[in-house]
Amino acid sequence: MDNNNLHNLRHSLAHLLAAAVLEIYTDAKNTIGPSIEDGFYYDFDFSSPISDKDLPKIEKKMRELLKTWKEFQSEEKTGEESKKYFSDNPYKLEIINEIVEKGEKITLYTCGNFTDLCRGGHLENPAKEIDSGSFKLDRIAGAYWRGNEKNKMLTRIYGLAFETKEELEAYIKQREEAQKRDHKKLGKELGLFTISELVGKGLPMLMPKGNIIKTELENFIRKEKEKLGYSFVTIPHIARKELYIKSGHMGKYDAMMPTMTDENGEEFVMKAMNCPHHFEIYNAEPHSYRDLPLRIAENTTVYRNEKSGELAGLLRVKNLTQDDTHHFIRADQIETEIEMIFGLMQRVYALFNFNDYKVEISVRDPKNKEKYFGSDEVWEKAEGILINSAKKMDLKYSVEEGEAAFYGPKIDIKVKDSIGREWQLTTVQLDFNQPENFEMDYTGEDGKKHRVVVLHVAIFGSFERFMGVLIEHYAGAFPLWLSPVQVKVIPVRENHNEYAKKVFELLKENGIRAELDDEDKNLGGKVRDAKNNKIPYWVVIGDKEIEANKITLESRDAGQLGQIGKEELVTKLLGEIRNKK
RNA sequence: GCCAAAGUAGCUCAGCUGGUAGAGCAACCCCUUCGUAAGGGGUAGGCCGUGAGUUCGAUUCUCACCUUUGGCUCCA
Repeated sequence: MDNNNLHNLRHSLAHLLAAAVLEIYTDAKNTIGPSIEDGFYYDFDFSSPISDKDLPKIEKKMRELLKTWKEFQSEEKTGEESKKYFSDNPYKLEIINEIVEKGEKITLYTCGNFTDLCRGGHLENPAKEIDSGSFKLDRIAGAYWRGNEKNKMLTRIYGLAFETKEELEAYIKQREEAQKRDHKKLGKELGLFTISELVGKGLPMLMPKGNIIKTELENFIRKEKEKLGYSFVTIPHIARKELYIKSGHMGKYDAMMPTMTDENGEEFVMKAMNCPHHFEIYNAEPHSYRDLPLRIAENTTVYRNEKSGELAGLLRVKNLTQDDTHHFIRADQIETEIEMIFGLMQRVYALFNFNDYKVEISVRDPKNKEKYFGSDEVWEKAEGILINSAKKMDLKYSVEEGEAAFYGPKIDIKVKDSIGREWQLTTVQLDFNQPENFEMDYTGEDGKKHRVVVLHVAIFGSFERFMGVLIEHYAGAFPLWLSPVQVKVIPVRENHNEYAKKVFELLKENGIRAELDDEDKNLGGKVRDAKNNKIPYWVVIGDKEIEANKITLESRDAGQLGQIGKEELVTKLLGEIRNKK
């Protein structure tokens, strides 16, 4: 069965779902129901709410009806005829009107006793072609009519569907496996972060082990950026509201920025972005063309009010620490600067073995130009530059209309989490407009003032989000250099504790993150703890090791490595840490 | 924000149709001194998410709120 057939199978099941629902809930209104990545869904307007407890009975009805679904028949109808047919279904009427407006054909598809407005794409004989064990109603969710939150909320029923029962079962199993690497679950098990109800939702706190990972990431990206000539700064986390009025953020993102008023009635805003502060740093002194590119960087936290229903562990939060940079450059430096940034990005991704990411170039929505600052000419030029750079670097990319920032187009990198949701990491935004708002100039070779061009760049995006993605990417088994505990020292019996402690202290002195497990437990239990905590190395110390004045080294990934000397151990670990193994 | 589900010990969970709660792991104490994924025994640990209501009596039923999880792009 090819992709098209799988699509037809899923789409046919969407019809079957609608038929089953309408049989059981006679006053429900069916709206739309496409096939999706792992199955299908259908949106309904129910007169009274249903819950996932109702799914089994709907599923049963589907299997019952399936036996009678022997043929899909299509019929072309006029607008009037079809409106008459769907006269009590306002959703279908709305769709029919749109089709009429576009001047397209209207077709009705019938199978069994169920007829639906549809453009086609079904199996010829569902009863024969669908294995009744190969689909399963999965979950229920709210979904706005046409995805617009101003519209009525409908009830969406999701189903999973594959060609065979075996494929369905394999998919469900794989999904369960993926959920085991959920960063929220692992974050708790490994003691990386916590969210307190009292502190507030969407405000995760990093515990000591999680903070080690964040610190390592921060140090790493700082060093990489310093090598490329970035200058690091520190800015306050609040600012007068006027700053954000000048930048244009206030008025567009008011709801997103927490505000406070001081005793004199002056309004302050918690920063939801760092650009205006960095612009004021740029403007604090005059610049020559010789100074450019000037790259201002900071790992700093921003605060954003998110819709409460959208918060998710570390991936979507109210406080996020960005590896933010602003590049102040001349117009003739744009392309080389972007190439440099992508070079950095690719080195970083390679280090983490991130091979599976998507590049999206976000441009203006051509139908809603008034949402953006700046002239058509500037926008077209900026968008063209980004697309050219992507082409030049041989990146596979897609163009997303309407996803640009209000001040300019951008390139975003997205990765998937363990259950397939996409999250933005790196962002590169080209900005010709904020330099105007903030009158950011440099003196050119000609002695005259020129406007700078600004690039807003974050490689990791947010450290919290990047950590969340990394936890799932590694399933909690971090490479040595990122591991909160790099090596565990395990004495076999109590009378080996003293020697073990010496080894432990030697490791600490050398800056290696070690733990000593001198508890009254048997060796099996201690090894089990080390493995459960996904610690990359542990050393075992017993009579044999003390006699040889060595240690036995074992690795999470490579198993038994045999006896080696203490100094040799330190040299080996330090070498691997330095090489970011 | 909206739709749905969930919230019982630090963690994972049990608790039938209302009679104020139990297990395993973790913690602590004692015994054990052990060579690669749990040695044995004991102790302590709970406002059953919060607040109201029904009831002689609520972890259990009703309502509200809080928090968590999944969904709200994929167009008949």
